[in-house]
Amino acid sequence: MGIRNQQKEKRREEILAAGLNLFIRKGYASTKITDIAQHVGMSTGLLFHYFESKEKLLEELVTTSISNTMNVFFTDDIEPLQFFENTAERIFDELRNKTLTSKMFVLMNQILYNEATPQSIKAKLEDFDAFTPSIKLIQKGQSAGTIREGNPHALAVAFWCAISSIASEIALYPDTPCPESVWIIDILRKR
Amino acid sequence: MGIRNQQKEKRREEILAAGLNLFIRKGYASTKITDIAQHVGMSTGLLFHYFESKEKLLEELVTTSISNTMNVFFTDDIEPLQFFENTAERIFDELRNKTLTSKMFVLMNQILYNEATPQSIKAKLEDFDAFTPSIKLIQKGQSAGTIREGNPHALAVAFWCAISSIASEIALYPDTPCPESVWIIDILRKR
DNA sequence: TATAATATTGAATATTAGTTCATTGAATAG
DNA sequence: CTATTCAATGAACTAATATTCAATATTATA
Repeated sequence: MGIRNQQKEKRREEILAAGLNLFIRKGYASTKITDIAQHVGMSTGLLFHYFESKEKLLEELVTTSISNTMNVFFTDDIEPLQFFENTAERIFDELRNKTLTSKMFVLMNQILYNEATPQSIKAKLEDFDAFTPSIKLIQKGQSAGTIREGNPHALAVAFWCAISSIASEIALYPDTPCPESVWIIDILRKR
Repeated sequence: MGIRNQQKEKRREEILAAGLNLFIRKGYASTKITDIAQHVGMSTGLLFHYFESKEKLLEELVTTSISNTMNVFFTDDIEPLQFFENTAERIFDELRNKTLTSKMFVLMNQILYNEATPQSIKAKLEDFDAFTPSIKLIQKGQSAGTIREGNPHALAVAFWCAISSIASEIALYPDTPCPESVWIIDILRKR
């Protein structure tokens, strides 16, 4: 790759970063392409030299960036409650270290919870559905006696809603003190 | 009040209801005034006979409707953990009964977490700040030994993020099974 | 019924913001 | 050194959408 392509790649990442920051703070619809260009320090027109549209920019954030940061691995060979402990701890670690992950949570939630975002983009997030596999794991943990009784779907909702909303809070207000993962795990843990 | 004023009031409420539903599903910015009018079954122009602007419509949702639904009472004369139990249970009750409350949670969060919403509107929500009084209560509960140790601010964040994100989930997907309030209380409860 | 007030419409207007493009300047390859 | 390609600009274009308004229909009241 020539020096020019490196430059181009770097510039693209700057745009992606600025876009992500504005999207999560103002929402996709309220973020002006002019805003993004200004934050990167380029003219509006130039932005279209790098991304063919505002929507494509969002799409790349979703496809590339989310796949890089949002890998929650579901495996069969681990005790269910232990899995949720590990997952929560790993996510909270990233929140404390202020990696991209927390910002990605905000973006994901914005997309998933907004009917206005094009179906094509939502579809890209299907791979990251945490509910379905969580429900099965919760049932397993209930049988094993480590996870409390109750509707497994509702338990999954409680757990993941808590996790993702805390992630959003930290992403948007980095000074907020980060809760401990063990507190959240107690939503699931059987006494 | 004459029959015409009653009609007018009723019409306004229809618009408010349609606006609320669309705002929480598509977000304020992506909701077109035409959409709202169409949902109510009136022409676009007529909507401006009832509300002088899209922003004023939002403002009224915030001022009038939220004050009617979002009353969390903080009092000194109750055991802290008990207060959180009561509050959570009351909120979850309303979620199960699908009152307006859950929708208001979504709207409040959208406003509070979105830099693009005008300061004038955000200011209207200051009265509903739950964090500040919660932190004090949590400290009290920690002294009394009913609430677990840890940063009180972080505990308040964990509790309220969980509550409000679950409320959002239920509001947007009414078929989602509602978690139990006792699960969420275990975020705070000392073992 | 007549008159005034209000409700309603839909087309016209204004504004905002996404996108295009002709042009200029800089870098690179031959 | 020169030609070609790419980076960059900002003004022009366009589409979308909030808002206005003149005209019309409906309703209330005297």
